Amino acid sequence: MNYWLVKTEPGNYSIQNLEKDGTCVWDGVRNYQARNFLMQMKVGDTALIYHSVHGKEIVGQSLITSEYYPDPTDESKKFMCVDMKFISKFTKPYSLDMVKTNPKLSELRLLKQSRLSVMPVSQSEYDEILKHV
DNA sequence: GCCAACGTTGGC
DNA sequence: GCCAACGTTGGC
Repeated sequence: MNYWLVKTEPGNYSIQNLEKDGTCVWDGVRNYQARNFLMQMKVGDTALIYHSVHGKEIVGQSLITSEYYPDPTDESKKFMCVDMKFISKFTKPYSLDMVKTNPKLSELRLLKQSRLSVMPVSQSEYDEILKHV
């Protein structure tokens, strides 16, 4: 069981969209490091959903429901996607500012690699975030 | 294989 | 809207 954080621009696809859809294909990743993390995802893992640009907060979580497979939106056939299912939308989103000021979250890759869109999160970090949402 | 040029992301 | 950071592309 592993924990992840995935980023999305809510103008493109938001937690509200995922809540309404129930499930989605997490496609569109076009970065090798992010792809490599996607390829490590297993069915049953959970992912925090982060709204970048407009929001800058962790807004909910999803359940990974498939292993990786070729991203149908990628004509080069180099990139992968996974399926995921809505779990919850947080009543109190966990903001980027809260991440920055919480010493327990100082190692989150979100802070160090601001452009990485799929990243692993440790269980203790995941639990720390869930305590406050 | 290096690296300059370029494009994109995302915080501010 | 700006721009720093960073990933990718392509000429050499």
